[in-house]
Amino acid sequence: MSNLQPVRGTHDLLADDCRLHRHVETVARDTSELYGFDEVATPIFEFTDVFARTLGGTSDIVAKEMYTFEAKGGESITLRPEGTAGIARAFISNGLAQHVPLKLFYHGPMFRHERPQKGRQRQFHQVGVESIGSGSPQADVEVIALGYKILNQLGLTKEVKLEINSLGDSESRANYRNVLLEYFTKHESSLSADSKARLQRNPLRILDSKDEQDRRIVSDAPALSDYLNSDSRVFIESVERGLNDLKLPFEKNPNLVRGLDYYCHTAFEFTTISLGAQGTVLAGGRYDGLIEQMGGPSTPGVGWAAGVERLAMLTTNTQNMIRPFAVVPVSNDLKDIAMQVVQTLRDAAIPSDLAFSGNIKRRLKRADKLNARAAVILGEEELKDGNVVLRDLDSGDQTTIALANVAEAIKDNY
RNA sequence: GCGGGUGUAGCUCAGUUGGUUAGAGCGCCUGGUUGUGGUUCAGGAGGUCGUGGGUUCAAUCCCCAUCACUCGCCCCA
Repeated sequence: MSNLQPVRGTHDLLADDCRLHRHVETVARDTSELYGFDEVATPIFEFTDVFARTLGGTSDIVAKEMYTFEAKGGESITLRPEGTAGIARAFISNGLAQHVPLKLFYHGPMFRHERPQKGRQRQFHQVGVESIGSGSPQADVEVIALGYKILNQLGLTKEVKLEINSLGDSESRANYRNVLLEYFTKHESSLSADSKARLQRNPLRILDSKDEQDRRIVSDAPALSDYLNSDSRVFIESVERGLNDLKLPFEKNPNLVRGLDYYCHTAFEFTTISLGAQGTVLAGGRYDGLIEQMGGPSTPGVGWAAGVERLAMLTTNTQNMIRPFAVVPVSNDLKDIAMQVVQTLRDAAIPSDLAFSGNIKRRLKRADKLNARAAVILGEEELKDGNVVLRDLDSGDQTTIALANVAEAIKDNY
């Protein structure tokens, strides 16, 4: 049981993975700032209502995937399964309607009790952005452009494609839902078992079924685009025009739907074929009704979230590790002065390291393993004259320099 | 939640048609005479063969269960 294994669906991020994750996060954060998005952080858990009321009771997330528990005070608490609901709650709690429009970036762990698979864990990490307070299609375009830029910075432009669709406003969607329900009900007997279940909960979901028989039925189904009212149509057309103006390629996918109830109008997904069934890498859409639904002032919004693990798996250009400088005392008698030398280097902001044991051979070997750029070798003879040896570990060249000038010499030469 | 695959040293894997001290490569540690790395040579540490039950004189190998990973479905980032 507690076999010193990590809990199912959780993982330790060791040095290499951690560096890669940090890289993904850093790129996402820096790029978001470039677009004027400020970083915020909301709690990792919220009252269960925050998620239950907003995500939609029909979504699997609410129905069976939330980590919900009763806190000591008796309140029902849930580990956040996604980021948008918490941000919306914070928007209301802090009276941020005063500061609209707001552009926010966030990152952090999310929790979903799903069956683990590659690219799907129970604790996973997301980066995301929310553009709150603007109902303009330009906000949608900006947010998508930002997503593109981040993927581009990560070197994934060739890896992914963008699909978009319009879910319409609530009126269009309700209309369409009825038509669709009628159509699928006529064909109910031919639908897959999964889709029969979806018929009651969320008929839109049948549109992106992978079942072949379902797909045949879907191909003749009424299209959402034919049921958009004029407002909805104008909106999605402006978004498409905006993307074209920025030369951001996309495909229209009339069957693209979103799992969470709060989405309307624009829905978009960046997907890859390299991750098997978990191909969605960055996805989002517009959620004009969300904040009002939570009890706040009617406020439009649009945003997306991206899976850090999935992005990290696609990102091959490993970050260069910083190359430290190794301080190597020739004998153990010099270990104290060696400690002082590393401290001097660190005071000068030079990344440096000192092995605590071993003869010179061992210590150089260790320096090599650290991928050190050069070694500062401390020997009795040189020290008598106040000198040390600086050895370039790539070329093997050695020079003798004054101990007092080590930091400067390193800064000048490397 | 449903169906399939896998599980032997830190890593990648071999192996035993059930038999008493379980192997390789890489990695790790130590040493090759006292001041020099990434090569080489020698030596060494490390495994309750995922875990728990069962069958058997005997199980890492057979059976059952369980856990984890993995592929597809579902869901979604």
